[in-house]
Amino acid sequence: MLPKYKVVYEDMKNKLKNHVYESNEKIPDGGSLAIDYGCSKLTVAKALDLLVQEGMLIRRQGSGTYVKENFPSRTTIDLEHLSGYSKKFGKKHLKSTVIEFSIITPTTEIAKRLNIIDEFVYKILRLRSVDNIPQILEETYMPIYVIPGLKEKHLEESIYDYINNELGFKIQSAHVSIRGEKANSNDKKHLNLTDYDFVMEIEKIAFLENGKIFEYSKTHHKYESFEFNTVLVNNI
Amino acid sequence: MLPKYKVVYEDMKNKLKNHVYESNEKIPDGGSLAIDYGCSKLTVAKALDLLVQEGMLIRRQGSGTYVKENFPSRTTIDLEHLSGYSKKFGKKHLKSTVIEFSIITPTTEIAKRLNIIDEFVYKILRLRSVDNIPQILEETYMPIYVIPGLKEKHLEESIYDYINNELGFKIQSAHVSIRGEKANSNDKKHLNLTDYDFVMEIEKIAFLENGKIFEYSKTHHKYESFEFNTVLVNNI
DNA sequence: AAGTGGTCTAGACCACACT
DNA sequence: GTGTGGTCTAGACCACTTG
Repeated sequence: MLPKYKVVYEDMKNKLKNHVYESNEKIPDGGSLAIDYGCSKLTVAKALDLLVQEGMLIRRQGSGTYVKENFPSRTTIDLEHLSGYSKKFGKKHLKSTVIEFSIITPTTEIAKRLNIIDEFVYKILRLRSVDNIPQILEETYMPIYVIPGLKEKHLEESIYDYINNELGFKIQSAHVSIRGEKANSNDKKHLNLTDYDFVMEIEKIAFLENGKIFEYSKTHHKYESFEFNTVLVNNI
Repeated sequence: MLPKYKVVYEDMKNKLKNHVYESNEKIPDGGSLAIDYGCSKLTVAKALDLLVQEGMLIRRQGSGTYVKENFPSRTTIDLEHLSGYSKKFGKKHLKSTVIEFSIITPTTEIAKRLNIIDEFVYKILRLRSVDNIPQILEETYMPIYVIPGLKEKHLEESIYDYINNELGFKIQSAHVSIRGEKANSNDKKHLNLTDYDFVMEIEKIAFLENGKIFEYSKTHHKYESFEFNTVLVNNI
C-alpha cells in the first residue's frame, strides 16, 4: 500500500513528464490539490517537496508553485548504476567479467572504511563491458558476515539483486566521492588504456537499512562514457 | 527568527559533530526529543529527516534513530564553491583574474540553456588561482536583464556576493553535470597544461528563487585539486 | 506487549507576494 | 486585501522491531 504522499508524488511527476503542466506554468495551489487528491495540505506539501528536491518544481512563498523552466529529464538515482552508464547503455548489452574473487584479511585502510575489526571480506575485481568494449573496472570489498553466501554466479549478474532479492536486505544510502585520476597499471591492462589516459574514479561506502556498511568500492570508468548529474537545492 | 525545526536541526548537528552521540549510538526517540525541545514530534521528525539526507543519521521504523558509523564530516554544499576547492583552500588565498568580460548575443546553445530568446548576455572568462597557482578556468554566461549592473569589480571578488547582497536575490538551486575532458587550448594556455593533461568539467545551470535561470557555466578544474562528495539516500 | 518511526488529519497562524 | 506557501500542534492510527 503506497502512502498517499507517494501517490500524489507519482501522479504529479507523471503530469510533469507528460507536459500536463508546462515549463514556467503555475500549478494549482496546495489547498486545491488537497481537495483534488482527497488528502490534507501537508500531504500535498510533502509530495511537492520531493519534486523540489529533484529539481522539477520551485515553490515560492506567497506566490505559488511553478514548473522549472528547462529542467533536465532526470531519473531517480540508482545506487548500483550510479555512474550513469545504465542510462546510456541499458542493461542489455552489459557484461561482467570476474577477474578476481577471493576472501581476504582486509588492509587497515579497507577495514577502516568498512568499520570492521578482525573480520574477513570478499575482494571482488570485475570488468564491466558494453557491447564487448570494456568500460568499467570495479574493485569491491564486502564483509562476509554482512553479506553471507555470495557466489561467483552472483557476480556475473548483479550483486545488488542478490542482496535485495535473495538476502532480503535493502540499501539505505551511499556516500560517494568523484574525482579524476591517471590510469594505473590495472586500468591500462583491462580497459586498454595508455600512459596518457585517465579515468573517473568513484569511491563509495554503502549502507544497509540495518545501519551496517556492506560495501566499500572504487570504480574506474573510461571518461568518455561517464557523467554524473545532480541537483543541488538550497534548503537550509 | 529561525523556525523550530531548524533550531532542532542545528542543535542535533552540533551534538553529532561534538560526539555527544557516538557512532552507531541510538539517539533518544522522537517523543522524548519533542518534550526536550518543547515542540511536536512532527517538528523533530522534520529536523532529523534533514540529517538523514545529509548522511549523518539512519532512522529505522520500529527500532530507532542511529548515528551512522564512519560518516564523513560533510559540510553543506555551497553553490558557489560547489567544487570543493573552498574546503581545501579557504577563501583567503583565492584570487580571480578576469580574462574576458563582454556583452554578447548568445549562441543558440547558450540561449537554449538560459531559456532566453533575443536577450543579451554577459560572457565572463575568469581564471581562479590559489596561492598564485592557476586551478580553475571558468566560462560563465548570465542574461543582463536578470542580473543588471554587473561590473568588472564584482568579478574580481564574488559574483554571488553581488547577487545576494547588492541585488538581494537568492539562489534556489543548480543543476550540474560532472565529467572528465581532455584539456583544450584555453585550458593549456591558462592552467599551464600539456597535450596529455585532462580537466574536470562542471557544467551548471543555476536558478534564482524567482524561478529565473541566471547562470550557465562550464568550469574546468585541474583534476588534482578537484573532488565532489555527495550522499545518495534511498527515499522513494 | 511495548516501544519506535511513518503517515495523516484538521485546523491554526505566520510570512510573503501581488494587486 | 487576498491568496499562497511555511510552520506547527495535538493527537490518531498504522507498520515494524524487539531496544
